[in-house]
Amino acid sequence: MGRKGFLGAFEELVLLAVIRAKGAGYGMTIRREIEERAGREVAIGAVYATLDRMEDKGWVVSRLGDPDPDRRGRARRYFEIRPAGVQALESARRSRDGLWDGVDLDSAVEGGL
Amino acid sequence: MGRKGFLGAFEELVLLAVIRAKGAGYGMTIRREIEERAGREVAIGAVYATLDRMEDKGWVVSRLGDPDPDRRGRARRYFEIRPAGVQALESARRSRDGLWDGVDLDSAVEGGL
DNA sequence: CCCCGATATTCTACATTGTAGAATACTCTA
DNA sequence: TAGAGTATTCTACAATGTAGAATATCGGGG
Repeated sequence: MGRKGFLGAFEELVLLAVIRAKGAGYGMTIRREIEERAGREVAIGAVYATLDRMEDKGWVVSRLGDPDPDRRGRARRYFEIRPAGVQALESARRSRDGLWDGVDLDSAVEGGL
Repeated sequence: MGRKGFLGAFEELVLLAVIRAKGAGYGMTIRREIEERAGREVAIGAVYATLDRMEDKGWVVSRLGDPDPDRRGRARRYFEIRPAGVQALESARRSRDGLWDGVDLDSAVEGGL
């Protein structure tokens, strides 16, 4: 999407899930949070791809967690929001709100109720 | 994006501009509405491409206006929202709201104020 | 009648974002 | 050292977003 770097719809969901987790979120939990709150299934690959791209843009940062002795499996990569990510969210929301303002979906289709 | 057909960020803006115009909106005015309300520049090609794709999906319909004697130039193509378009908007908003719920951007970056 | 300015849409090409699932990595336990 | 469990990375492709040039129409003036 060109050079402007606007926030995409799915990027917004991922970013919000990262914020909600307050720094304790990693791929799997971020996916779960989106599935529960947005009520839709999410491919894990989609989450990581989006996270990687947003890290490239400076919207989030990740740090590798140290291996937890009490837990099996590969180390987690935790994600945290950055100021630029917050700005992207604010900007996207503002733009959208300007168009939603005053819109009533119930009467949107040919003046229908 | 895939087979699920979720609403994209720009699609949402265009759809809202179509609703706002109440059937009297066409390419140029839809573009202007987005620019004014969202506060960002929009390429006219982006508007038509999005409109065409949404018509394919059944979210909007277009009709060709009859040539107005008082006006120069090519005939306008007017756009109107359809029920499926309203549903797409509702669904996108619901999913997003579920993740926005309770989020405070001011304290999003490492507990900062 | 033809050209020009004014309007508006269509076309073409490409960049970015979204999706999906298989492949791979790491850790602990037996 | 094989297996189960947990998590990330990789690969490929589809859909959306962007940009601007090209084209179509109509009315007025010469």
